[in-house]
Amino acid sequence: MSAGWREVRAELARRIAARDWAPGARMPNEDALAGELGCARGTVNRAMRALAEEGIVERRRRAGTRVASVPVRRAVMRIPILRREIEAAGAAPGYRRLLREEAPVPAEVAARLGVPAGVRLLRVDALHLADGAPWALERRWIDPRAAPGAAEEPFEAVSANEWLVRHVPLTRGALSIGAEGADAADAEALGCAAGAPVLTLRRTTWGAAGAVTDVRQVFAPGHAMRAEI
Amino acid sequence: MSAGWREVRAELARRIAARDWAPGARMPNEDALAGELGCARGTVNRAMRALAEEGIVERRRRAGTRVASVPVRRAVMRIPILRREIEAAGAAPGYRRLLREEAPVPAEVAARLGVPAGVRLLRVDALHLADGAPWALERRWIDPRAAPGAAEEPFEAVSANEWLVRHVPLTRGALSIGAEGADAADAEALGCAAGAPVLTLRRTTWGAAGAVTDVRQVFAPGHAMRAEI
DNA sequence: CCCTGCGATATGTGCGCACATATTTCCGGT
DNA sequence: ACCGGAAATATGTGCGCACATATCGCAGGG
Repeated sequence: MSAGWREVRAELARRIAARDWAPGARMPNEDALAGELGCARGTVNRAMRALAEEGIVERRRRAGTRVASVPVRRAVMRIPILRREIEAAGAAPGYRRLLREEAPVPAEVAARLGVPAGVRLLRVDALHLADGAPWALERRWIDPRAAPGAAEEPFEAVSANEWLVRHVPLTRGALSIGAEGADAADAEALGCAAGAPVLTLRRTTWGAAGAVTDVRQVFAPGHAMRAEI
Repeated sequence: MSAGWREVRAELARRIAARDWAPGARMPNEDALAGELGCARGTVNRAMRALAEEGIVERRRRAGTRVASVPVRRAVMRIPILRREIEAAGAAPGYRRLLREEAPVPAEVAARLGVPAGVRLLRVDALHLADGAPWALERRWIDPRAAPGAAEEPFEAVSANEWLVRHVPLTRGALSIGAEGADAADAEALGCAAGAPVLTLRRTTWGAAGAVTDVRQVFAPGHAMRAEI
């Protein structure tokens, strides 16, 4: 009868799909299901936890497990460093640092990083290339106080992202993906028309010592991000 | 000494951050860590599994566990039905079905759905509104053979997505996010200028009986998708 | 020298038990 | 009727054991 938590999960998912338990309804408890399915409670627990992670059911102690009334699909998006992404696309990655300077942060970036506006941080602009063609332009601000060693790093050979990921333990990040018209600098770097619709990704990353970096990446026109559900 | 898998996970994450084990290096096996940390192997297993899900370590049977040499950040993006997303933004959701017809699928969509080009499927266009203002336009194709009941549903009151999520067990999905210039239909529906940069989301969803639906959602200019890492 | 098969090893998973923890429910006191 | 606390209950988690499974590496045969 029993045969692994994946099978239990599949059976429970099947019953939910078949409306054996209506959305919002409470499911039998772990003991009951274990008895019925002929496996240990731990196995049912594992299966239920998996369903909960997928957003198919909602669990609360003592309150039991309910079928989610409106399942929220969670898409997992892999965000590799750009070099890897370019390699994965079958192209030869290239990297060109365009700018490295210490400058006062704009208010908008300061707000995201949680530092006083106008404080002087490290700014690194760079272009990522695929087979020599522009792939993405990034404008990055780094707080050297939260990224020890960054102040001495030229970021000429390795991209800032790659350097940070290897040298600074990062704990948390927030990102937002939007569509913008390429501004003059974007257009020149990416070799497209000004105003062309481009995918932009803004990411702020924190380490143990607070916000480490804020970056705006602009991808060449036509680029799309993919994910699986 | 022992105190839960979360603590074990935190301790392992700390050591990785501190470079106790270099990126790419092999970590001690579960038995050894369990002995050292004074807990059961199962607890170490749980902690390691969590780290693996986060992309911090890579695990393979027999080969052991290694610190990821280039940690791949996985962003988990919640993709609620649009109505929920609009509610979460603090606006009153609205929905207007624009079109419902049976028509031959374009080749591009047919390819994604894995059906012969030109087969007649159900097409549903709709506009989602937030406080009465256009939020997103969706153009959807539904294969009624994989979505029993869809052929009889008018999709006038409930959005196709919401209906599908409630009535068809969906197993798998693929999505891609890009930036495009609004075409004439987009511009009219969203009330923006033609050519304005808009975020577009294409999603194909499969159920047990094959591809169920393919949708292109175009968001009003300025919209951004957010995620946490 | 190469190829194959077998054993060793690390992770994957199940089981039964126990206790922890969060909530709900209910009962008794005011 | 209201309120507070105790009891019941469902999930969360740990432990120790066992066996399953994948795969690395070595030994032996061709």
